[in-house]
Amino acid sequence: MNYNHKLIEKKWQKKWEESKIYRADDTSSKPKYYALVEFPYPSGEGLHVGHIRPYTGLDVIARKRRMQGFNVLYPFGWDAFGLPTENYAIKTGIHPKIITKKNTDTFRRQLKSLGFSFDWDREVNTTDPTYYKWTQWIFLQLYKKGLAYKAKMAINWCPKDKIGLANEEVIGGACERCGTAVEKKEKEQWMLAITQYAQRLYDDLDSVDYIPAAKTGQRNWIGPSAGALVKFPVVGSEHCIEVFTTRIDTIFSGTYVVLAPEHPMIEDLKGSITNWDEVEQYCAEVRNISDIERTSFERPVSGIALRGIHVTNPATGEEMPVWVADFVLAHYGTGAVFADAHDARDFELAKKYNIPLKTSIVPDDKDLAPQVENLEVCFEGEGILIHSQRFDGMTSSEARPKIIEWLKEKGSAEPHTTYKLRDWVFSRQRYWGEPIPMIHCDACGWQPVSEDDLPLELPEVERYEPTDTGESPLASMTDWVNVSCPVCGGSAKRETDTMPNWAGSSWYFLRYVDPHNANSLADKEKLTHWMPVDWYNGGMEHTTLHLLYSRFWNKFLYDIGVSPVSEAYQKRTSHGIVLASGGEKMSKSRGNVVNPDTVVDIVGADALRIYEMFMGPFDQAIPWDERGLNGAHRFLGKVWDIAQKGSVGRGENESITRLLQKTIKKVTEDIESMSFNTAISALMIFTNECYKADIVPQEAWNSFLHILAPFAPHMSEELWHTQGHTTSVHRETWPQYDAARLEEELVSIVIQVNGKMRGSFETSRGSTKDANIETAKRAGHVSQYLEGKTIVRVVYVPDKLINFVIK
RNA sequence: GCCGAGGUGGCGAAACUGGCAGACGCACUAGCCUUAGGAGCUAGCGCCGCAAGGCAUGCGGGUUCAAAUCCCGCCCUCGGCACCA
Repeated sequence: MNYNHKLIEKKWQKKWEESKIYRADDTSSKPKYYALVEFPYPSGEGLHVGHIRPYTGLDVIARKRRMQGFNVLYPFGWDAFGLPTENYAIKTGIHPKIITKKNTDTFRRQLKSLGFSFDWDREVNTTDPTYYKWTQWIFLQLYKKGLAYKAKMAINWCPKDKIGLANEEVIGGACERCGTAVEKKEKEQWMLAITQYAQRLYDDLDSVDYIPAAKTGQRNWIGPSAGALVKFPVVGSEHCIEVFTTRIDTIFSGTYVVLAPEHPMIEDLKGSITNWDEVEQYCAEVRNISDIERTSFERPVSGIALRGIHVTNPATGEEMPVWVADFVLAHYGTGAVFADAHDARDFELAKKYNIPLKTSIVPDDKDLAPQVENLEVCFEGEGILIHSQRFDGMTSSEARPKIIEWLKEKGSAEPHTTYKLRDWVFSRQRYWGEPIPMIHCDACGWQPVSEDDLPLELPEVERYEPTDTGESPLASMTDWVNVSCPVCGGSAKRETDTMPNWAGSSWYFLRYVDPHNANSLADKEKLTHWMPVDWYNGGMEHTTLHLLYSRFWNKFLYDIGVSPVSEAYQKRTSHGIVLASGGEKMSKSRGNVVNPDTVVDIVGADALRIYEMFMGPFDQAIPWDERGLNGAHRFLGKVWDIAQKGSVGRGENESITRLLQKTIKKVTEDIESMSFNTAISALMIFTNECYKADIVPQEAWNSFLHILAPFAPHMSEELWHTQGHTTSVHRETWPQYDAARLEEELVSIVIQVNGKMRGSFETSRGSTKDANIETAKRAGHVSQYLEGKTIVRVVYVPDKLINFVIK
């Protein structure tokens, strides 16, 4: 093989770039196709071989679509705000802008050396003020529609470093930097009311084509549960404790109410609580435990009574005590539950503290029912109602709507759906993010920055650390912070928190459509032309947050007439990550990251692309194997050698032509299901046959170069031109296969005896059953197995299999 | 803990609606060849066995003429869990 990948790959990359053959055309009359990969965070380590897998996968699809006659948009950009750059800036004092520029330059150079068919004219960068102008603009629209609001939320706080920490920076409950135990600190934060879109985000999943894991991921994350809100009046007070329940059928056994330690009612009732000191201490202790720990079943339940407080059960009219317990979460439902013998934790808590219990549901199981009634076991399932007045004898599901209706008439309950999904905490006390364009005036409250003043640019600061008070470094920029109120003109202050990294990535797919537009986020006509994204591929780790956030923003933009579609992504797939050779994660700290530059240098971009696609199923995590690259390299070498041998174009070859049909079919279909590994396997089989053959028909070879082109764009382009062509192979039409030529005339029939394979024979397709059974009985060793036995039954599958069942 | 994905040779894997387990590739072995190269060619390659044959798809049951594939129970690995991106 004398294929000089260095020379040839560079040559074509230059030609493709000059002729802009991968440019997406906004005005084309061809059908459009929008293929999207998740834009990367340009980390300081540069591109690694794991990035390349998804980009190559969708590059193959984008290239195939172009050959199938589509006008393809396959863009790229940078999600460049974020913690690592900021932390690096804190350490070195170098401005994040400079670090980002350096990192994106490296990434871009590396990506270009791999021959991806991105339209580089549409590159976007979330940290570019001309980009984040629109991120801020979207925030203002959300604010105007009442979907952005301030609320007190707990942040992780390191009391020694005096800074707020991301969850990632908290290792085992301690600060990553200094090891000090992390505390929770209440802070006013901007929130986005994604829960208002919960039902639509849930329902509209029916209209899109996502891999099942992504759909269930989203559904579970949104987590709707239908139930009722029930009011429990506090005895001797105006207050009512509102409880959310999905099990209203158990209301008659409710014997106490449990509040989350954060529940505001506790403070409201302070005056009537006789054991306040104990209560306060318990609540304080719980606040520093994570939700996961609090709700863990392995953890013993704990709680404390609010002495002096009673509420009335609206169904029974009985008075009930009120407790506080850590397993009740403030942000789920109403932060309060009514407790009974039909919930394991309620049951456990009651047993532990001798709170009275009652049953109202018995299982349809004669042995179990008495144990449940005697409170020996906790029964959480559905069953038959008892001790429930007029609802006795009904099943749980029958009773639920009837009880809600009955309580509703009394003004004590109403149907309600609640969600696991919580509103989105949108503030970060950090420098390297989009400034939140809001101004606070003591007289007028929060006021939005005028849209004419966008972008509100990040000012230069000297230090990038958050301040001692936990505010972002912007807080020390008094010139920037102190402004006049846009309403009254009085003195006011800017919001100094910035947006989370998720902001910029929640709408970038819209900006690619019209990346240089200075007057709007993107031109409506262009958006209508390109949206929705036809195929979006990304990591499974983004299934819940990024995917949901961006769907939410798009839906909101749809509602205000900006986005033309209510669902951003028509199809969503996922890739598996590339692991290091040992099977562990690739990471800088482990020192096992493979840099694609070395690989491209030694075997070339095409071989790397082929290997990445061949290494295993696209959606599965695969360990990197240096030696596997040799196989890809060798395969391409063989392709090259065939072209040099002189066998191409020397005449006809029926078996090669027939194999080509099979190969085209396999590759065409496998690309669609992202079975790139088996597509390449088919290309290898075809190559091996051509290598052995004395004659490879010209037409077959041309078609082969076409279906190889998406995987190995450089070599196929070079070989295409060696055949005398002057236009790009990537502008050729994707070959069709001839279905009539696929079916082989001869079929191999498998002979089984009692289900075990004992032989086989060849016969013509569609041959008759009786003759085949006779042939099978005599074939090879089969007769031995049948000798002296009785054939009880013969299973016959035409053109495939004969199974003799013997005794 | 909850949710999701997965478990097949020495390794990565393949196997369409249940129908020849291991395609394709890596590694390895033997031989050949050579402008000694991250070369190439030919053959072999699940395990046990000289063979006949037997055993094999995480483990234990089941359904079926036939199970990697369907059903029940269990074990293990990986990903996510809301301020990493």
